[in-house]
Amino acid sequence: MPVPVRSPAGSPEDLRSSLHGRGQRLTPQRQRVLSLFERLGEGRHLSAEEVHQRLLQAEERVSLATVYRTLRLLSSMGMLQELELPEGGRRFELGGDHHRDHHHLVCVRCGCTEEFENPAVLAAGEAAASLHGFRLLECVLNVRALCPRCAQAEPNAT
Amino acid sequence: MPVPVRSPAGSPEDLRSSLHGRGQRLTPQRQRVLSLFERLGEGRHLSAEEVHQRLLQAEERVSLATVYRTLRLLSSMGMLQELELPEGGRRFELGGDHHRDHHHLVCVRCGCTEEFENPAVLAAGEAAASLHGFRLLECVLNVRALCPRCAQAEPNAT
DNA sequence: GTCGATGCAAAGGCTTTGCACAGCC
DNA sequence: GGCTGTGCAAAGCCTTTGCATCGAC
Repeated sequence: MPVPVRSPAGSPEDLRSSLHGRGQRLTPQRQRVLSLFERLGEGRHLSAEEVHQRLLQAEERVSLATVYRTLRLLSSMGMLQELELPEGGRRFELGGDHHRDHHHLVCVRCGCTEEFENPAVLAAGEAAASLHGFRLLECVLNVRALCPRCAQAEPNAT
Repeated sequence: MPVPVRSPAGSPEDLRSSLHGRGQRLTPQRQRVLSLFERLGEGRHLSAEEVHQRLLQAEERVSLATVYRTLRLLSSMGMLQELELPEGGRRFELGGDHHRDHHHLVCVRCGCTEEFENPAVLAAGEAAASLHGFRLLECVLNVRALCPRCAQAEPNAT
Protein backbone atom coordinates (compact mmCIF):
# COMPACT_ATOMS: atom_id res chain seq x y z
CA MET A 1 0.00 0.00 0.00
CA PRO A 2 1.32 3.45 -0.86
CA VAL A 3 0.03 5.59 1.98
CA PRO A 4 3.44 6.15 3.48
CA VAL A 5 3.21 7.38 7.00
CA ARG A 6 -0.38 8.19 7.65
CA SER A 7 -0.17 11.52 9.42
CA PRO A 8 -2.06 11.63 12.69
CA ALA A 9 -5.75 12.09 12.03
CA GLY A 10 -6.54 15.74 12.35
CA SER A 11 -3.09 17.14 11.76
CA PRO A 12 -3.19 20.55 10.11
CA GLU A 13 -2.33 18.99 6.74
CA ASP A 14 -5.11 16.42 7.01
CA LEU A 15 -7.54 19.05 8.04
CA ARG A 16 -6.46 21.41 5.29
CA SER A 17 -6.80 18.85 2.54
CA SER A 18 -10.10 17.54 3.82
CA LEU A 19 -11.45 21.04 3.86
CA HIS A 20 -10.14 21.91 0.43
CA GLY A 21 -11.75 18.80 -0.94
CA ARG A 22 -15.04 20.35 0.05
CA GLY A 23 -14.19 23.80 -1.20
CA GLN A 24 -13.64 25.02 2.32
CA ARG A 25 -10.85 26.72 4.17
CA LEU A 26 -8.45 26.13 6.97
CA THR A 27 -8.81 28.92 9.48
CA PRO A 28 -7.07 29.47 12.79
CA GLN A 29 -10.38 28.96 14.56
CA ARG A 30 -10.85 25.53 13.06
CA GLN A 31 -7.32 24.54 13.90
CA ARG A 32 -7.78 25.73 17.45
CA VAL A 33 -10.89 23.69 18.02
CA LEU A 34 -9.44 20.51 16.59
CA SER A 35 -6.14 20.95 18.32
CA LEU A 36 -7.90 21.43 21.64
CA PHE A 37 -9.41 17.99 21.28
CA GLU A 38 -6.04 16.59 20.30
CA ARG A 39 -4.33 18.09 23.31
CA LEU A 40 -6.93 16.43 25.50
CA GLY A 41 -6.63 13.09 23.76
CA GLU A 42 -9.27 10.55 22.86
CA GLY A 43 -12.06 9.84 25.22
CA ARG A 44 -12.66 13.38 26.41
CA HIS A 45 -16.19 14.68 26.00
CA LEU A 46 -16.72 18.39 25.72
CA SER A 47 -19.81 20.49 25.24
CA ALA A 48 -19.78 23.51 22.96
CA GLU A 49 -19.67 25.78 25.97
CA GLU A 50 -16.72 23.91 27.44
CA VAL A 51 -14.81 24.13 24.19
CA HIS A 52 -15.45 27.84 24.17
CA GLN A 53 -14.30 28.26 27.76
CA ARG A 54 -11.16 26.21 27.32
CA LEU A 55 -10.17 28.14 24.24
CA LEU A 56 -10.65 31.38 26.11
CA GLN A 57 -8.45 30.13 28.92
CA ALA A 58 -5.82 29.18 26.38
CA GLU A 59 -5.97 32.74 25.01
CA GLU A 60 -7.32 31.37 21.77
CA ARG A 61 -10.39 33.42 21.29
CA VAL A 62 -13.11 31.86 19.13
CA SER A 63 -16.67 33.10 19.24
CA LEU A 64 -19.28 30.72 20.57
CA ALA A 65 -21.16 30.79 17.28
CA THR A 66 -18.02 29.69 15.49
CA VAL A 67 -17.46 26.96 18.03
CA TYR A 68 -20.91 25.61 17.22
CA ARG A 69 -20.33 25.91 13.50
CA THR A 70 -16.94 24.26 13.76
CA LEU A 71 -18.13 21.39 15.90
CA ARG A 72 -20.83 20.68 13.37
CA LEU A 73 -18.37 20.90 10.51
CA LEU A 74 -15.76 18.66 12.09
CA SER A 75 -18.43 16.14 13.01
CA SER A 76 -19.74 16.03 9.48
CA MET A 77 -16.17 15.39 8.34
CA GLY A 78 -15.79 12.58 10.82
CA MET A 79 -12.94 14.24 12.70
CA LEU A 80 -15.14 14.68 15.71
CA GLN A 81 -18.06 12.66 16.82
CA GLU A 82 -21.17 13.68 18.62
CA LEU A 83 -22.15 11.75 21.72
CA GLU A 84 -25.63 10.76 22.69
CA LEU A 85 -25.63 11.40 26.39
CA PRO A 86 -28.84 13.20 27.23
CA GLU A 87 -27.86 13.53 30.88
CA GLY A 88 -25.21 16.09 30.12
CA GLY A 89 -26.43 17.70 26.93
CA ARG A 90 -24.70 17.49 23.58
CA ARG A 91 -21.05 16.62 23.68
CA PHE A 92 -18.28 15.95 21.23
CA GLU A 93 -15.15 13.89 21.21
CA LEU A 94 -12.31 13.07 18.88
CA GLY A 95 -13.47 10.65 16.21
CA GLY A 96 -10.87 7.92 16.13
CA ASP A 97 -10.81 4.71 14.18
CA HIS A 98 -12.68 2.98 16.95
CA HIS A 99 -15.70 5.07 16.40
CA ARG A 100 -18.00 2.40 15.05
CA ASP A 101 -17.79 0.34 18.17
CA HIS A 102 -17.27 2.66 21.00
CA HIS A 103 -19.37 2.62 24.10
CA HIS A 104 -20.07 4.56 27.24
CA LEU A 105 -20.89 3.76 30.78
CA VAL A 106 -22.58 6.87 32.13
CA CYS A 107 -23.46 7.64 35.71
CA VAL A 108 -26.92 9.14 35.58
CA ARG A 109 -26.37 10.94 38.84
CA CYS A 110 -22.99 12.63 38.59
CA GLY A 111 -22.48 12.36 34.85
CA CYS A 112 -19.06 10.75 34.99
CA THR A 113 -18.37 8.39 32.11
CA GLU A 114 -16.17 5.42 31.36
CA GLU A 115 -15.51 4.12 27.92
CA PHE A 116 -15.29 0.54 26.83
CA GLU A 117 -15.22 -1.58 23.73
CA ASN A 118 -16.86 -4.86 23.01
CA PRO A 119 -17.02 -6.40 19.56
CA ALA A 120 -20.20 -8.27 20.49
CA VAL A 121 -22.04 -4.97 20.43
CA LEU A 122 -20.98 -4.13 16.91
CA ALA A 123 -21.91 -7.66 15.90
CA ALA A 124 -25.38 -7.19 17.37
CA GLY A 125 -25.78 -3.88 15.53
CA GLU A 126 -24.69 -5.39 12.27
CA ALA A 127 -27.04 -8.30 12.67
CA ALA A 128 -29.98 -5.99 13.30
CA ALA A 129 -29.04 -3.68 10.44
CA SER A 130 -28.75 -6.51 7.98
CA LEU A 131 -31.99 -8.07 9.16
CA HIS A 132 -33.88 -4.87 8.38
CA GLY A 133 -31.91 -3.96 5.28
CA PHE A 134 -30.30 -0.90 6.87
CA ARG A 135 -26.77 0.24 6.19
CA LEU A 136 -24.95 0.62 9.48
CA LEU A 137 -23.11 3.85 10.08
CA GLU A 138 -22.33 3.74 13.74
CA CYS A 139 -23.14 1.67 16.73
CA VAL A 140 -23.36 3.35 20.12
CA LEU A 141 -24.13 1.61 23.35
CA ASN A 142 -24.97 3.77 26.31
CA VAL A 143 -25.08 1.99 29.60
CA ARG A 144 -26.91 4.17 32.07
CA ALA A 145 -25.75 3.29 35.50
CA LEU A 146 -24.65 4.51 38.90
CA CYS A 147 -20.96 4.86 39.53
CA PRO A 148 -19.59 3.32 42.72
CA ARG A 149 -19.72 6.57 44.66
CA CYS A 150 -23.25 7.50 43.58
CA ALA A 151 -24.56 3.97 44.06
CA GLN A 152 -23.52 4.26 47.67
CA ALA A 153 -25.22 7.61 48.09
CA GLU A 154 -28.45 6.49 46.49
CA PRO A 155 -29.12 2.87 47.39
CA ASN A 156 -32.55 2.50 45.77
CA ALA A 157 -32.65 1.43 42.15
CA THR A 158 -34.47 3.27 39.36
CA MET B 1 -64.94 -3.83 38.18
CA PRO B 2 -63.66 -6.49 40.55
CA VAL B 3 -60.37 -6.94 38.72
CA PRO B 4 -59.31 -10.36 39.92
CA VAL B 5 -56.53 -10.73 37.40
CA ARG B 6 -53.47 -8.53 37.73
CA SER B 7 -54.36 -5.40 35.88
CA PRO B 8 -52.10 -4.39 33.01
CA ALA B 9 -49.23 -2.19 34.06
CA GLY B 10 -50.38 1.39 33.88
CA SER B 11 -54.04 0.74 34.46
CA PRO B 12 -55.81 3.52 36.31
CA GLU B 13 -55.59 1.55 39.56
CA ASP B 14 -51.89 0.98 39.21
CA LEU B 15 -51.32 4.59 38.34
CA ARG B 16 -53.50 5.82 41.18
CA SER B 17 -51.76 3.79 43.82
CA SER B 18 -48.31 4.62 42.52
CA LEU B 19 -49.17 8.29 42.65
CA HIS B 20 -50.72 8.14 46.09
CA GLY B 21 -47.61 6.41 47.37
CA ARG B 22 -45.77 9.62 46.50
CA GLY B 23 -48.44 11.95 47.84
CA GLN B 24 -49.58 12.78 44.36
CA ARG B 25 -52.89 12.64 42.56
CA LEU B 26 -54.53 10.90 39.70
CA THR B 27 -55.85 13.51 37.31
CA PRO B 28 -57.66 13.11 34.02
CA GLN B 29 -54.67 14.63 32.27
CA ARG B 30 -52.29 12.04 33.64
CA GLN B 31 -54.66 9.25 32.69
CA ARG B 32 -54.99 10.64 29.20
CA VAL B 33 -51.26 10.76 28.59
CA LEU B 34 -50.63 7.27 29.86
CA SER B 35 -53.62 5.81 28.09
CA LEU B 36 -52.48 7.36 24.83
CA PHE B 37 -49.25 5.39 25.07
CA GLU B 38 -51.20 2.28 25.93
CA ARG B 39 -53.49 2.67 22.95
CA LEU B 40 -50.46 2.92 20.72
CA GLY B 41 -48.78 -0.08 22.30
CA GLU B 42 -45.14 -0.68 23.10
CA GLY B 43 -42.47 0.42 20.74
CA ARG B 44 -44.01 3.74 19.73
CA HIS B 45 -41.86 6.79 20.27
CA LEU B 46 -43.54 10.15 20.74
CA SER B 47 -42.16 13.59 21.39
CA ALA B 48 -43.90 15.92 23.80
CA GLU B 49 -45.31 17.86 20.90
CA GLU B 50 -46.70 14.71 19.30
CA VAL B 51 -48.35 13.64 22.51
CA HIS B 52 -49.95 17.04 22.71
CA GLN B 53 -51.18 16.91 19.12
CA ARG B 54 -52.57 13.41 19.40
CA LEU B 55 -54.46 14.28 22.55
CA LEU B 56 -55.94 17.31 20.83
CA GLN B 57 -57.04 15.17 17.92
CA ALA B 58 -58.65 12.78 20.37
CA GLU B 59 -60.54 15.71 21.89
CA GLU B 60 -58.63 15.21 25.11
CA ARG B 61 -57.26 18.63 25.74
CA VAL B 62 -54.12 18.79 27.88
CA SER B 63 -51.89 21.84 27.89
CA LEU B 64 -48.41 21.43 26.50
CA ALA B 65 -46.87 22.42 29.83
CA THR B 66 -48.81 19.64 31.50
CA VAL B 67 -47.73 17.20 28.84
CA TYR B 68 -44.13 18.03 29.66
CA ARG B 69 -44.75 17.76 33.38
CA THR B 70 -46.58 14.47 32.96
CA LEU B 71 -43.97 12.91 30.71
CA ARG B 72 -41.33 13.74 33.26
CA LEU B 73 -43.44 12.38 36.09
CA LEU B 74 -44.33 9.14 34.36
CA SER B 75 -40.71 8.62 33.37
CA SER B 76 -39.55 9.10 36.91
CA MET B 77 -42.10 6.51 37.97
CA GLY B 78 -40.83 4.10 35.35
CA MET B 79 -44.13 3.93 33.51
CA LEU B 80 -42.59 5.68 30.56
CA GLN B 81 -39.07 5.72 29.38
CA GLU B 82 -37.09 8.43 27.69
CA LEU B 83 -35.24 7.54 24.52
CA GLU B 84 -31.85 8.76 23.48
CA LEU B 85 -32.30 9.49 19.83
CA PRO B 86 -30.62 12.81 19.17
CA GLU B 87 -31.72 12.84 15.54
CA GLY B 88 -35.32 13.41 16.40
CA GLY B 89 -35.21 15.21 19.72
CA ARG B 90 -36.44 13.84 23.01
CA ARG B 91 -38.93 11.04 22.80
CA PHE B 92 -40.80 8.80 25.16
CA GLU B 93 -42.21 5.33 25.01
CA LEU B 94 -44.05 2.91 27.25
CA GLY B 95 -41.65 1.44 29.78
CA GLY B 96 -42.17 -2.27 29.45
CA ASP B 97 -40.37 -5.14 31.09
CA HIS B 98 -37.94 -5.30 28.23
CA HIS B 99 -36.60 -1.90 28.99
CA ARG B 100 -33.17 -2.92 30.15
CA ASP B 101 -32.28 -4.49 26.85
CA HIS B 102 -34.08 -2.63 24.21
CA HIS B 103 -32.41 -1.27 21.16
CA HIS B 104 -33.00 0.96 18.21
CA LEU B 105 -31.98 1.06 14.62
CA VAL B 106 -32.37 4.68 13.58
CA CYS B 107 -32.18 6.09 10.09
CA VAL B 108 -30.15 9.27 10.41
CA ARG B 109 -31.73 10.68 7.28
CA CYS B 110 -35.47 10.16 7.60
CA GLY B 111 -35.62 9.38 11.30
CA CYS B 112 -37.53 6.12 10.97
CA THR B 113 -36.69 3.57 13.63
CA GLU B 114 -36.84 -0.17 14.10
CA GLU B 115 -36.54 -1.90 17.41
CA PHE B 116 -34.69 -5.05 18.18
CA GLU B 117 -33.48 -7.08 21.08
CA ASN B 118 -30.27 -8.93 21.57
CA PRO B 119 -29.17 -10.40 24.86
CA ALA B 120 -25.54 -10.08 23.85
CA VAL B 121 -25.85 -6.32 24.24
CA LEU B 122 -27.10 -6.50 27.80
CA ALA B 123 -24.34 -8.98 28.53
CA ALA B 124 -21.78 -6.51 27.20
CA GLY B 125 -23.26 -3.72 29.30
CA GLU B 126 -23.24 -5.86 32.40
CA ALA B 127 -19.65 -6.88 31.81
CA ALA B 128 -18.57 -3.27 31.47
CA ALA B 129 -20.57 -2.15 34.50
CA SER B 130 -19.18 -4.84 36.69
CA LEU B 131 -15.65 -4.20 35.48
CA HIS B 132 -15.87 -0.58 36.58
CA GLY B 133 -17.96 -1.20 39.69
CA PHE B 134 -21.04 0.56 38.29
CA ARG B 135 -24.58 -0.56 38.98
CA LEU B 136 -26.36 -0.98 35.66
CA LEU B 137 -29.70 0.70 35.26
CA GLU B 138 -30.35 0.48 31.60
CA CYS B 139 -28.58 -0.53 28.48
CA VAL B 140 -29.43 1.26 25.26
CA LEU B 141 -27.88 0.50 21.92
CA ASN B 142 -28.48 3.00 19.17
CA VAL B 143 -27.47 1.87 15.75
CA ARG B 144 -27.26 4.89 13.51
CA ALA B 145 -27.84 3.78 9.98
CA LEU B 146 -29.54 4.44 6.67
CA CYS B 147 -32.80 2.69 5.99
CA PRO B 148 -33.16 0.91 2.66
CA ARG B 149 -34.94 3.80 1.00
CA CYS B 150 -32.53 6.47 2.22
CA ALA B 151 -29.48 4.33 1.49
CA GLN B 152 -30.59 4.27 -2.12
CA ALA B 153 -31.11 8.00 -2.22
CA GLU B 154 -27.76 8.77 -0.65
CA PRO B 155 -25.20 6.23 -1.84
CA ASN B 156 -22.15 7.77 -0.18
CA ALA B 157 -21.27 6.74 3.35
CA THR B 158 -21.11 8.93 6.47
C1' DG C 1 -61.13 22.50 52.95
C1' DT C 2 -56.37 21.53 51.72
C1' DC C 3 -52.83 21.07 48.96
C1' DG C 4 -51.36 19.35 44.68
C1' DA C 5 -52.22 19.97 39.55
C1' DT C 6 -53.48 22.70 35.57
C1' DG C 7 -53.37 26.37 32.06
C1' DC C 8 -51.51 30.28 30.37
C1' DA C 9 -47.93 33.16 29.27
C1' DA C 10 -43.50 34.56 30.19
C1' DA C 11 -38.80 33.30 31.04
C1' DG C 12 -34.85 30.17 30.25
C1' DG C 13 -31.26 27.37 28.06
C1' DC C 14 -28.94 26.11 24.16
C1' DT C 15 -28.27 26.50 19.27
C1' DT C 16 -28.72 28.63 14.83
C1' DT C 17 -28.89 32.55 11.70
C1' DG C 18 -28.52 37.37 9.29
C1' DC C 19 -25.42 40.61 8.24
C1' DA C 20 -21.28 43.36 7.65
C1' DC C 21 -16.50 42.76 7.84
C1' DA C 22 -12.15 40.04 7.78
C1' DG C 23 -8.95 36.98 5.75
C1' DC C 24 -7.76 32.38 3.26
C1' DC C 25 -6.54 30.75 -1.29
C1' DG D 1 -9.91 39.86 -5.47
C1' DG D 2 -13.46 36.52 -4.77
C1' DC D 3 -15.84 33.92 -1.85
C1' DT D 4 -15.76 31.51 2.49
C1' DG D 5 -15.47 32.20 7.47
C1' DT D 6 -15.99 35.09 11.58
C1' DG D 7 -18.06 37.82 15.24
C1' DC D 8 -21.86 39.92 17.09
C1' DA D 9 -26.48 40.19 18.26
C1' DA D 10 -30.94 38.78 17.35
C1' DA D 11 -34.03 35.10 16.51
C1' DG D 12 -35.53 30.25 17.17
C1' DC D 13 -36.59 25.97 19.22
C1' DC D 14 -37.81 23.24 22.97
C1' DT D 15 -38.60 23.07 27.77
C1' DT D 16 -39.43 24.85 32.32
C1' DT D 17 -41.50 28.05 35.63
C1' DG D 18 -44.55 31.70 38.17
C1' DC D 19 -48.95 32.49 39.36
C1' DA D 20 -53.89 32.40 39.79
C1' DT D 21 -57.40 29.05 39.57
C1' DC D 22 -59.21 24.37 39.67
C1' DG D 23 -60.20 20.04 41.50
C1' DA D 24 -58.73 15.31 43.66
C1' DC D 25 -59.05 13.36 48.11
